[in-house]
Amino acid sequence: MTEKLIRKDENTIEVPIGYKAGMRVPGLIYLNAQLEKFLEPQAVAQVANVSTLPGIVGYSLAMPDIHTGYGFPIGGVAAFDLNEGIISPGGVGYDINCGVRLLRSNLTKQEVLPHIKDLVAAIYANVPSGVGSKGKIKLTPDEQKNVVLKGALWALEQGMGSDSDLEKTESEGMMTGVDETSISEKAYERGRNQMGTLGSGNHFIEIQYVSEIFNEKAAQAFGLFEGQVTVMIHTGSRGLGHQVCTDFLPIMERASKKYGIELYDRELACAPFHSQEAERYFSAMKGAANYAWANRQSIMHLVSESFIAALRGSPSSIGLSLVYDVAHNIAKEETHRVGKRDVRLIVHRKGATRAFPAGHPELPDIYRAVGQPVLIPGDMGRASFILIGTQDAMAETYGSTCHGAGRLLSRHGAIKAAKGRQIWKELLDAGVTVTSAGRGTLAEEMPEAYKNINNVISVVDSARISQKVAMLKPIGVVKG
DNA sequence: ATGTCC
Repeated sequence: MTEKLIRKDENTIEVPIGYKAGMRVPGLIYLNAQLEKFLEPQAVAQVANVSTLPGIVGYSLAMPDIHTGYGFPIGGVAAFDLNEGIISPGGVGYDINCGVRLLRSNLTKQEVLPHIKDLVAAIYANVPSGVGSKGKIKLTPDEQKNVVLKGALWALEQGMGSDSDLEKTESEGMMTGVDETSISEKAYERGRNQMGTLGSGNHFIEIQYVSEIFNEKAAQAFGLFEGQVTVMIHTGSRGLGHQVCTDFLPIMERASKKYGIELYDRELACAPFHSQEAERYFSAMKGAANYAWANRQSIMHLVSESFIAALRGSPSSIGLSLVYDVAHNIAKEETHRVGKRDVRLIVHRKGATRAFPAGHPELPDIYRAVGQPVLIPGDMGRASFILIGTQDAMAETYGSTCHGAGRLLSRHGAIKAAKGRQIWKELLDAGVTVTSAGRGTLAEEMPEAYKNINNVISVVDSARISQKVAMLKPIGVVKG
C-alpha cells in the first residue's frame, strides 16, 4: 500500500487521492528519508481516512512525529470549513489540551547542579504524580465552574502566578464560549481533586539548561541565555478532559449517522460544526482546555515554591517566570488564507503545535516581532527544543508544527527492552536525576523508546514550518 | 492519555 506514496521533496510525502477510498483531498506528511523507515502503514491509512471527512480544506496533514492514534493520527493537523465541515473528538484526542509550558530562571546550570537532588525531591513532593494522583487543591462545585470558564485566570485569582502570565499563554489560557452544563457530572467528579497534579505516561516536569542557541534575537526576546536553567512542564486536563472525550464519542457516533456522514473508520465519529452536538462538544472541549491551562498554571506555582525551598533562595534571585505555554491537543477556530480569501476554519491539532509567525495578531506584543515560541519536548535523556513559528507554516500547515519526538517502541516493547536494567541509574550516569511515581513508567519512557528528537526537529526546521531558537538539555526529571 | 475494564 505504501508504494503508492509520492515523495515530493526531501521533507514531504504526498498521500494521493485514491490511496484509499473516499478521499476528498490528498494527504501530506512532513518526513525525511530517515524517519520514513519508521512510518507505520496504519498511521498513513489514518491520514487518508481523515481526508474523507466533509469540509476538509487543503490537505490532511501530518508532522514528522506521526504515529497511529485514535481515528486521527498523532501528529495530525486537519482544517475544516466552518459551514461545510465537522468537528471530531478523535481529532483532538483523549488528553484535551495536553501541552507544554516553559519557565526561564536567573540561575545557571552550575548554580543548580549541587542542589539537583533536593530540587527534584521537592518538586516530586509538591506536585502529585502518577495515575489517579490527587492534589492538595480541592475544588468545590462553584470553583470547578470557574476553572472551566476562566482557565489560567482562575489560578491567578488564587494567587498562583502574575497577570503577565496570561499573555504568555496560547489563547491567554482561556477559551471563551464555554457552557458549563456541556461537561458531565462524572467529568467534574474526576477533575475535582486533580488540579495541580501531573498525571502519568509521557507527562513530566523537567529541569533543563540552555545548551545551544541558534537564533540570538529570538532567544533574547524569550529571556534565554546559554547555560541558563529552564523548567518544562508537560501535562493536560487529567481525568476531566479524558471523561469529556469518553462522553462525546458515542454522541458523535450517533450524530454521524443522524447527519448522514459516511465514516470510513468509526473512530472518526464527528458532527457538522454548526450542529447542536458539535456545539456541545466544542464547549466541553474548551472547558477541558481551560482546566488544563489552570493545571499548568497551578503546577508552575508549585514548582516555584519547590525552587525557593530547595535552593533557599528568594523569588527574585531565582527569577522563575513564564516564557510560553502551548496546547498540542486541541481544535480551534482560526482565520487562514485559502486561495485568495481569508476564511474561518476549525483547525484540529492532535499532537501538533501551533506555530504562528512574527506579526500575527494573536501573538502578544512582546513576541510579535520574532514569532510565537514553539515548545517541543524530546525525551528524558537527549534534548528538547524551542523554535519560532513562520510564514511558511501559515501558508502550508495552518500555522502548525510537530509536538515531540514520537514513540519508537510500544509501551510493552519498551518494558521488555528495559528488563533487568536500572533506567534511573543509566540516566543518573548520563547526568539526569530522575524520580518517577509509576514503576513501569520509567521503562516505558526511557530515551530509546523514542525517536531521536534531532531528526524530527531537522525536518520542521529545514521545511521551514518552524525555525530553531535553542536546544535544552535535561538535568532533572519528575515523571508520572 | 486514562480511577490503564463498570
